[in-house]
Amino acid sequence: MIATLRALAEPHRFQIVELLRDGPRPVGDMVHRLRLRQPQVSKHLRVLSDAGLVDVRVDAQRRIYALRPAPFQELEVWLERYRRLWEGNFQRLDGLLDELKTKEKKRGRTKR
Amino acid sequence: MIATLRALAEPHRFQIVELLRDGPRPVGDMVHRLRLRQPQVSKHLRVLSDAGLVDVRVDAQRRIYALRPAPFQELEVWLERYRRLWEGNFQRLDGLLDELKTKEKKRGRTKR
DNA sequence: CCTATATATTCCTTACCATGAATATGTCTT
DNA sequence: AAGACATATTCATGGTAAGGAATATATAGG
Repeated sequence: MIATLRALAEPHRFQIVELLRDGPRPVGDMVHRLRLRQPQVSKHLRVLSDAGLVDVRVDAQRRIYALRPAPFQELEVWLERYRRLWEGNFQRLDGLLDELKTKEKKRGRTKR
Repeated sequence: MIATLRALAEPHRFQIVELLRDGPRPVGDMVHRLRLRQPQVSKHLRVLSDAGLVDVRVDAQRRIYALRPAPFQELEVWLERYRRLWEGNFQRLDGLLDELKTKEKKRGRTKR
């Protein structure tokens, strides 16, 4: 999860991922679509690959990169646990409970 | 989006966010739950706040931090566009099309 | 008002990482 | 086999950001 986030958090890598969302592409294609230098693109792809975000398929001299679904699925699963933040006022309620308990403890400690 | 990802990509901040998922908490609470030093927690909270991930509510000497739903919603919306990666073989098909078109162009250029 | 408590900020140092330039590797074409 | 093309890797460098220690700020409570 952290690895996925780290990889995505870099603007150029994010752009690369966005490009790949529309389908697999060879490196050169990304190079001139993104106006980056080839070595940097290769290096970013390396990072993305190490993070498991992309897959390579060799096609003669070219390498065709494609997104791997898994990390995105994991991200979505993780995010689901945060849905209740905006579905219902769960958090607010929990916060009140938390606050009350703290005050309780304090009252106990200081023998008020 | 990038700002959100950057903020989440740091392990300690990620932990803080995970903690806050269960509801708002004062700084001190996180300090000893995460076994971090208070200044570092405050600094991470500053980053999270600047990124719009958290909100503060002042309660006497304490600051109660809570997650803001918006960035998480945005993340989810962004992620939705990647669903087709694992729903159906869209990507594979697109990739083939892309590859074919490139070969076509090449054949055209070299007059073979 | 004075002290304790809770949190924020500053300053310094260190480690990491993105970039650029140069070069290496590998594959196609003739 | 040689040159052209596509991609990867290495090395050096600058910037950024996380951590530690010390200190500042603000509030409660006697």
